[in-house]
Amino acid sequence: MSQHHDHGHCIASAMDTAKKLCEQQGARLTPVRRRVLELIWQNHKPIGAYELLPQLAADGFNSAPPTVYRALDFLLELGVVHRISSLNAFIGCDQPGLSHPTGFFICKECGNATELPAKHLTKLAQALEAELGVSIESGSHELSGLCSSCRTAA
Amino acid sequence: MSQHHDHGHCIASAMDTAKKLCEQQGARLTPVRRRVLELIWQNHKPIGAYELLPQLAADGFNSAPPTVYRALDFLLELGVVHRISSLNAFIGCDQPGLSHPTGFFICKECGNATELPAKHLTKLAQALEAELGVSIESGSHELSGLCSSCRTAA
DNA sequence: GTAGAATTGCAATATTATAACCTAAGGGTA
DNA sequence: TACCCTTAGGTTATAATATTGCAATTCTAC
Repeated sequence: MSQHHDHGHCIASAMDTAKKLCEQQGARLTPVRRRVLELIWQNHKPIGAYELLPQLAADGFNSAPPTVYRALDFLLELGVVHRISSLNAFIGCDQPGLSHPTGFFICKECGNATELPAKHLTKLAQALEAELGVSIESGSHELSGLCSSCRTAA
Repeated sequence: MSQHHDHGHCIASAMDTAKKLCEQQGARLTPVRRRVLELIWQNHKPIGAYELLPQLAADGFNSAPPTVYRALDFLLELGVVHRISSLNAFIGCDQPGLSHPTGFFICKECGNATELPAKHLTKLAQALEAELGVSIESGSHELSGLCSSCRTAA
């Protein structure tokens, strides 16, 4: 994503997708779940569970670890959020609802994360399955370096 | 790696490489660092830092978290160990000394981890750099599924 | 042998995540 | 409406993973 985009659109789109997925699956997008998803989408940087707690508290929500972890688990399950395990952090998913291999590029300068195009990840998985004789069921790819903006700035 | 290989060779080879790298770099493979590396190589499964502590204690080493984390940091820096962040665990590196992108396939059945061939990872990185306009400096790829042995067993 | 750097010992604490148990809220059905 | 059942949330405690800070020791180069 670029530095200067209509981020309101990102949030609205994410909330809309989550709502639709919930309707399809008979799941409930409760206030605390909705708010956690909004907070995760406040920018394109991964955010830690414990960073969400005070923000939830400020909104009058209960703010104990299980509350935020339960909301995160729900959103992960729904596929609208991913976990970046190298950072112990969470980020909104660009293309939720599609079952696809996931990965992110995280700029070490600005901290923004970009979801990796699924087609490359799928291709890698196929090549590895052929070469190693394994069957891949899930995976996470976490890359870091400089994004194009930070590269030109440097 | 196969189920029945000469694992003594894996260990010996890993220790030998670590020793050589240390000599090259003027670093010291102290007893606790050596022992941690041996313990990591006791099999091909990722192992947690806190699992190493009692084993170090049994050998008469100091056994407090900083001891093992310092040894792990040293070995990570040296490139002979990798961290599997999705498991909060550590594993020995097959091809240490070469600076290359790293990734592992971990069998969800037997727990064994196989290092992914660098060439595929390099190719992916190049494709992503071209497509996203980023420069990738490091990355980790953590895949899971069934290894070939467990697939045929099932 | 001494100074400076690297390593280790040790105690405390930070950070991330989960368990267990109970209460409340939604949703269907007689 | 009254009832039942399932899901969600509140609360407390604790588990699991990792780091900080400082003192003591060991190593190495001079």
